Amino acid sequence: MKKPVVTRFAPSPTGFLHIGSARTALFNWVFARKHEGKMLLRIEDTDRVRSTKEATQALLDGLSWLGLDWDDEPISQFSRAARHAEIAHQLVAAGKAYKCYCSPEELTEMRETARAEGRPPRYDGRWRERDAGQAPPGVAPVIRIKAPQNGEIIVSDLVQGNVTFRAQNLDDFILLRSDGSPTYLLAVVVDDHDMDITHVIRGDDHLTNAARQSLIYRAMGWQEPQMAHIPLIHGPDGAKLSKRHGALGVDAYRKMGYLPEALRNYLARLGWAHGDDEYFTTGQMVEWFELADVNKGASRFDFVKLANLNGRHIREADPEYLFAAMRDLAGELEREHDRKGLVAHRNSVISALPDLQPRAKTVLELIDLAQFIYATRPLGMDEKAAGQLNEQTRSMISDVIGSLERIEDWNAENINTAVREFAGKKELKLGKVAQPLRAALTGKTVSPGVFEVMALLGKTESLARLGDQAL
RNA sequence: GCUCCCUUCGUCUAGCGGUCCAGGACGCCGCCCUCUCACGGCGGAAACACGGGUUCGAGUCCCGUAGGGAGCACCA
Repeated sequence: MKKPVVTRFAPSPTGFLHIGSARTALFNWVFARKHEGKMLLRIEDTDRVRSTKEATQALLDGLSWLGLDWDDEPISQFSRAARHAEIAHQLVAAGKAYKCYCSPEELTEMRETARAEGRPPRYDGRWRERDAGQAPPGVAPVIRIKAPQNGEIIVSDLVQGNVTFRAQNLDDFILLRSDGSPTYLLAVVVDDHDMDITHVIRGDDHLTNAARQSLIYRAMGWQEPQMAHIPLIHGPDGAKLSKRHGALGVDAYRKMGYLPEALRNYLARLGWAHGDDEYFTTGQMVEWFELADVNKGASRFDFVKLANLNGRHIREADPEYLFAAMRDLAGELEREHDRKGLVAHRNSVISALPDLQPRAKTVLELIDLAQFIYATRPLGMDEKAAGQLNEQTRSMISDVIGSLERIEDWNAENINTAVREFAGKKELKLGKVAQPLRAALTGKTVSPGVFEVMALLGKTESLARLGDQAL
């Protein structure tokens, strides 16, 4: 019987869920779901200064919004410090690790001479075989692993393939600091082991750590989990993702009006492909996902493509769902006028949405497009709309009102017929009539079809808005 | 500097030795639809980093060069 898959997402609480971490979380989640396993959450909160309760909560909120749920209770790495230390001491007792009494000054000196001689800066193992009896008085030691001095360490990685490191390039790194706290390398291994993690899926910035961590597994005689180091995301200029390009928290994407399903879709497409499929649901993603199909190279973050994908998800989305997203976003952005307008005209907005959806790439744009519905008379005109209205078009509007008033069954089709008849009689192209009407009805030059707009607004409101601009 | 990884249109990618004068998507350009803007449809420009091998045959395998990235802490 195969062991059930257990993955983990192990972020440090920096105050928000970074977009790159979000993708790592997504891959862990998809993989676990695909194999009907678990995704555990471990908060790497050993840095006590940064690890506030709020920062952790922000992380959980980000995951929840993205729709990535986790199994069991999140584990605090810090809370396991005693267990980490226990393992370090066990390793010393077993002769697989040792105490080192070097002072920070000695280490700095070691690094500097190594660098000067063109060697990699690494610890020279001077306490490796020395007796503890020679320890200088009053110095608290660190515990270092006794790393093999020759041979190869092969990290067999589901994404990167077999990556070989020469043992001589790895030094006796520290497991336990002189204050008794564990280093990251130790903590991760012990936690992953204790949590029964079967697959470690993380950013490839950890690839060299994998070799070091492998040493700890060996020393303990523990079975190593499967490794999968996924490539990082770069900014549009190919450099590391920075604040300037897209290294934002997922909350920032929410505020820009992206849908979580679109973000999942886009993030998955960055470095992973299933043939030529570009647009897919999360269910398909779970069905199709294979670590073997993850690319090795980093990819650049492209907002334009994200927007395109978001537009497609908006087009396919259910109006009720989108309405909720619009209302919530208006609330979050403290756009009270929009929030109230949306809520007050809920039904009109929902029935207008099928006309709005193909025109929007973000939820923000959806809100802007819906504004004409709850705009109050007399409507404000944007610059271009104002340009549509002059003496001539205003008097035309009053003529149109006459034709429209006679419509008994107020629907788009009848309005269409009436306006076309009017244009025909006046020998005007439809556009010459429709554009000024649009301006008067919506205050903008861009909107769904004017007939649909009038049908949506109702006869009374439509005629009143037209009347406001008529001469 | 050292270690490791990467390199197909501007970008994301398909390609797993012949079916590739390299396919899709975004973006861009043109046309169509059309009351505006979108959506949609049709068409177009646009790439195997370079140099050596291996092979009957290389985008696909190997080596080198160049370029890019990541990692080298008593950080995580």
